[in-house]
Amino acid sequence: MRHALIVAGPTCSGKSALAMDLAERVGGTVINADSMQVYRELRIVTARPRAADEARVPHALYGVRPAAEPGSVAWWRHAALEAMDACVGLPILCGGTGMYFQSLTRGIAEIPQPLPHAREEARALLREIGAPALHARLAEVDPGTAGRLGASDSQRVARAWEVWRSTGRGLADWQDATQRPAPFRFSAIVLDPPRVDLRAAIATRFDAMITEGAVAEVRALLEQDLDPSLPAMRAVGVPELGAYLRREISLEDAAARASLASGQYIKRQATWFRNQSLAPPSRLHTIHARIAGLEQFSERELTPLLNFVQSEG
RNA sequence: GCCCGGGUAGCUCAGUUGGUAGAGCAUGCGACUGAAAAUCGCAGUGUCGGCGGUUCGACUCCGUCCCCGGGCA
Repeated sequence: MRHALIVAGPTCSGKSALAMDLAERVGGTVINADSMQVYRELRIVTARPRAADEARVPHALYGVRPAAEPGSVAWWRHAALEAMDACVGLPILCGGTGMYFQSLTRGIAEIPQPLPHAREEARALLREIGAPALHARLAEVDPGTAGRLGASDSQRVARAWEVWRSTGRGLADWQDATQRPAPFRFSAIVLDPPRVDLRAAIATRFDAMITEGAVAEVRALLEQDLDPSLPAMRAVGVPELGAYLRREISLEDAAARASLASGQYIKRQATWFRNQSLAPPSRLHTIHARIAGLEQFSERELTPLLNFVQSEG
């Protein structure tokens, strides 16, 4: 079985730099495991690797989807497996989306695509009657799934409804079917830096994004006049800079709000990676610091790290 | 200097005829199976500006001082 490396961590922890340096050092391809860096229109605001980075080391799955066409875990898993099979050298999955990694390491239920009208119905019902009422309706037809969901958990309730309406079978039922992990042996490096450090770095980086042209990037996206509920439209920075462009708030306020939103997001990421294991304990390496690149490691630290990456446990 | 208004949780504020306080946001912890940078659950916090007084009992009433707004001089 082939070996694959996961480099996971919260936003701004330095995982991209680490993954790139490792790929260069041991010979590998960096494969995106971030739900927002897949969108073509969002490069600056998602801190996606730039052209020079992609020229230095092979990258995959970055900026491959238009904002108008939302991705999903299932789509990503499929694309990631293809990239892992095709790539030269060690596949290095780098990102911050816990559920994406999980779809590889534990598998995912094989559920048919929801019918478009079922999805629309679910989301319309959410708007019209609200999550608790929709949850109550779900409980009548699919008590198994309803029992697992909080009545206020709007997104999951809507998902359960669309699956029920599309397939006539409950989501819980589908999920209970056997699921297969991806046919790889995974090792994982998890970055878990102190939260205060991350928050400071996030604020600094947002200012840098502005300097680099984030406002123009968001303006171009908004000019497409897309549905604001699309994932790309909700990436941190887009609603905030959108409000700035509409002259509702100042640029400083936009920066403050975006940094706050990122600060809340890194907490959820850290919770995921701390509690949902990506690899067996012997194949898991946690670093409690932000990473700028391999050059920051001393020889004493680097050797075991490279051994860890190159051994297949 | 005088007249108003205000000082209560990290922030914005609520606090009912006096019975030692509470919402939202923030924060912390957690969940997470096809929108996941999403969605949701749980939790804590206070010398109620200081000092004195009245009272069995004061965030609440009285006096005084301090600080912040606004107005008049």
